Amino acid sequence: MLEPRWLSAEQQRIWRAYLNGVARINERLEVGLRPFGLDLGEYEILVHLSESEGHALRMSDLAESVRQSRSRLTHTISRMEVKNLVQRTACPSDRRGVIARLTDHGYRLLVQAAPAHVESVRCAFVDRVDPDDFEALGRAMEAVTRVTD
Amino acid sequence: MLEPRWLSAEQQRIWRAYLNGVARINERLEVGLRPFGLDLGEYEILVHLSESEGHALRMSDLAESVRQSRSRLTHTISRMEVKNLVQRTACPSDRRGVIARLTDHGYRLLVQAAPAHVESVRCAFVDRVDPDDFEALGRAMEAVTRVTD
DNA sequence: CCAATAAAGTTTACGGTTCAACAACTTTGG
DNA sequence: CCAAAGTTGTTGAACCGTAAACTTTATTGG
Repeated sequence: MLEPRWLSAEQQRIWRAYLNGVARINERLEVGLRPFGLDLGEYEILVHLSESEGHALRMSDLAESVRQSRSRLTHTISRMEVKNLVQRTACPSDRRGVIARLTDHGYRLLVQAAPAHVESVRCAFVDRVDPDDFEALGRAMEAVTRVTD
Repeated sequence: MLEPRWLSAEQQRIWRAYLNGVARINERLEVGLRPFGLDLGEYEILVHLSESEGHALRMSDLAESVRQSRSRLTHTISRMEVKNLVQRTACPSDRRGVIARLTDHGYRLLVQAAPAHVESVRCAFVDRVDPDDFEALGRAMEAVTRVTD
């Protein structure tokens, strides 16, 4: 068994600041979306659909782009279908596939919620942080996401 | 209604990198703790108890330090009590209070899990990021957490 | 001193997420 | 061409978190 490589005091401080910060940001964004009857997961689904051709995506592509499991997406989309935000269609090219499409109502809700949400993002995060630090954070997170598995 | 202050393309890129990065980090940490039968929430409870006098804390203090609602903490601690990681005692100075204390078994599990967890934190996050960017990220997250409500 | 208010913790019900199993279809390679 | 393996999406059950109501005890201010 190798000797554990502990974090330095400084690294630990930053790690804990990260945990606290992420929690705070999330909390504020959820609160900001509540008046629209949405949570962050649903909001992201609306965004990714709205940015796709025909406001539609295959379930598995959508699942990947919003980082939800296929199962979770199935449940979430079912609920959103009940709320008439989204509609399911068979995929023409692959008979296993299902396509989720934004309804007009879903699109209008997104258009309505987006300004408030962006304001939340600014006010909880972007506007609080020094621009240089914000850019560094971006580089850091890109490094985290970069595939090196 | 004020004109919405949209994010610049650059800000949006960073914001999305942040969302992806946080998700990845979380995922990897959860996977790393699974072999010990713990999730991140339980792990943090163990850590905060282990750093307190007598390996014990009042429920409400613990709730605040791990950023869980009192209700959630009640549920989590109940489960951990069943697993014999933690024990509940009445608070001597305030009869409303309840004190959660680490059991020997809970402490030993933490000691056992900690090296693997720290390794996860390094390998999912710290070691992937340029040290200057990591420090900047710390400043950013401290700014996010700073009370300015 | 006491009534009103606040704080601590739990409980319950509900809703969302996870996990494993499954059905339907597609791809692969022998 | 076809059997085996892989993908896609769903299902149902178990599990976990949330929110509101509630109990018990402290605190406050009139």
